[in-house]
Amino acid sequence: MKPDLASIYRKLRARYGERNWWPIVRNGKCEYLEEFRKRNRSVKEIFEIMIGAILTQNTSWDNVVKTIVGMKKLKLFSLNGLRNAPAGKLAVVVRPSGYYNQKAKKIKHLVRFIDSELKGDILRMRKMGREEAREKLLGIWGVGPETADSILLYGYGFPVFVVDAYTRRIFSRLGLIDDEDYENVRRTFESGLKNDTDLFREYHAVIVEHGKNVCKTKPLCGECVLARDCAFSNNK
DNA sequence: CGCCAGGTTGTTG
DNA sequence: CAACAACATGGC
Repeated sequence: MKPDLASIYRKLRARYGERNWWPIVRNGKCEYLEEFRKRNRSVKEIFEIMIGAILTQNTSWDNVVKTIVGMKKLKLFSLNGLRNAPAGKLAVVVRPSGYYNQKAKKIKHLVRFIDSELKGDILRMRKMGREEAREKLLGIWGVGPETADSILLYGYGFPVFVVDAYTRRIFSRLGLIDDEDYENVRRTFESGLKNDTDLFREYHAVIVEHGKNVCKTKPLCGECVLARDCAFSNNK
């Protein structure tokens, strides 16, 4: 009997608790605020999620925080600051996040997008439909499906399920997905769950927690709350 | 030292 | 269109 996505979530949620994603960097440290469940993110917060989502591409979050702190220090953490910044100066502060030339360029493209497509108004996307907003983001050079969906879900509050490397690893081990492409996995989750922003946010957050600490490349099946449900754990 | 980390783009058969 | 290379730093 295969476990369903909702029961997997209940177990992860029971184990890891409320995560209150996406983290916001204040005074050099990450904060996870419960209030984001009740209110919309501000322009500044959405901007921070956009930048963070690009910086964290295939990179650990700790390294991203270094860059965000550095950008704030250098007044590079705003549309205005970034517009005028030479790509080289930006690349230096992006360095700890890896792929620094690429990511500096991606950030520049993001800023150009906000200026031209959104007329400088980040909140403009909130008035669009989910699919329209998604297509817009995917049109930016450097923004692929996971980055776009992170921005949509955590920034704008659209109910979109974010699929990342942890999601693939955990759920393929469980035997609930195969080697499918991004859109396919996303559909599996979105059609298998209640269409709810808070649920999608918390679900993705506990997936990351579980993937980082337990269902790692070398999994710690002895510590896994899903072991009884897991094809991988039961076969090894 | 080698492996891995909250991907995306460009190139090639 | 699938497979593969390139992009790169920091932590363990």
